[in-house]
Amino acid sequence: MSPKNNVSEERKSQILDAAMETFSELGFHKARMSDIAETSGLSKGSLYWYFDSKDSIILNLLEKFFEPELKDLRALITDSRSAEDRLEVYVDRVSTDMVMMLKWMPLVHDFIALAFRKEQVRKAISRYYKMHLEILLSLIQQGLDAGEFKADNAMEASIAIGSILEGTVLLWVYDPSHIDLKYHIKSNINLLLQGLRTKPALAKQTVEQNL
Amino acid sequence: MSPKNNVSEERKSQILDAAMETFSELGFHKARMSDIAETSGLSKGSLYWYFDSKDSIILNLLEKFFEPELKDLRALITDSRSAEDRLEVYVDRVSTDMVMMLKWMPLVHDFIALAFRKEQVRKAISRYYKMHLEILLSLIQQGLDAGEFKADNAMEASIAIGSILEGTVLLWVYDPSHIDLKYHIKSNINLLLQGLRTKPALAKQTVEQNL
DNA sequence: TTTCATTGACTGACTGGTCAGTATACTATT
DNA sequence: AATAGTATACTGACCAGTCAGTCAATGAAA
Repeated sequence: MSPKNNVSEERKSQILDAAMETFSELGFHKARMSDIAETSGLSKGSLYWYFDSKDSIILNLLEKFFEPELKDLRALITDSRSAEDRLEVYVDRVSTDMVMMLKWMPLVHDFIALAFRKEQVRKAISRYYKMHLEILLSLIQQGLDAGEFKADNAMEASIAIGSILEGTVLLWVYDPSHIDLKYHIKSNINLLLQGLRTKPALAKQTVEQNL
Repeated sequence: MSPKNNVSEERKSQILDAAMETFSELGFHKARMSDIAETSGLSKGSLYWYFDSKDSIILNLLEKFFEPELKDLRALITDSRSAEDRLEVYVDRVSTDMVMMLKWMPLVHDFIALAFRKEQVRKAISRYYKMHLEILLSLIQQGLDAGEFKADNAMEASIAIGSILEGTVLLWVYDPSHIDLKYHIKSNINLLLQGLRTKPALAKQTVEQNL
């Protein structure tokens, strides 16, 4: 019923795809609008037909990156398997996703650097991280309730797993040739899970309640 | 013996300090040479008397950040206390350093983002990371030899600890109000150490040798 | 008066964004 | 079926602002 074959959505994603490629290669600053135009197969003017500004393209990309549904992952919360099995599935899926995203890591870290200076960017990343943490927390809590895990504090255990996932990627950035992302995430998490299966030792030095 | 009261070194660090401040606040691109000049109390021309270019200032800052001696930390390798005690000292010192560096995190992440596009930057960060990993590896290996730790593989345990240290900082970036860096590094590491004190469980699914 | 140190006005390359103009598809009128 | 009208889609030359880097002039020390 649309007046004409609506090409608008197609063009927008055509431009965003080109922007993703160009920004990832050159960074937000070095990448010129004309570079994006060339990569997209359109003209510079067309970019401005569909987007207000370079910033607007960056912000649209931000959403594309940090606003996925996570529906599949969230389904794990009500899955009937043991918490440990589900945690394993979670970690597997997330690390698989990360491996697929490796190509875009330069772009991801441009966003992280931007997060310090643009509240909007920090918010988007933060929201994404919190969704993950929420899922993790559910799984851990269920494991605690079922007696599978023995941590003192589900939130802290979730943060530990989140830290490992994020940190392993950073180590890969520092030294890609020595870190195999999927392998090391698995081994890192296994080491942590060993701790979670054990009774918590008394901390040598109690640390005051936080948060 | 220098021609005149040598003000050169003082000026250089004066400029680098101003650059650190300015870059951290505005980012490498938005920060103009005139901003750095103003912050340093010198003129733009003076910046060029002591440094060739903006890039040169950035590269000099890179060294300042990622080429500290680590002598104190390295001394832990030959310290006489138990490996676990020394590991605790290591983690304490590193997390204290990180807390002091919190102010410069925007700059650090600008460098990380740059690392993808400037080999020189990646090398510097990578070198720094490897020095840390080397110290960690020694401590863990000594702990394994002494029977304090029970991991399968010292390198993997070191990587796990490195991941936690880096990852916790990232979670702080994402959500500063919910992460207390020192506290959560401690709790994350404690969780991992619990695992290291335990006999490694057989992995459900063996993962082929890597590295 | 020679050398070191400093200044800030100036230059020119660069690029985000604009806009006058063109093309294409569809509709309305004759 | 021919013509005019209209909205959408697209182009690239151009403009205006920005900023890294330069340099002629100047001060200060020896």
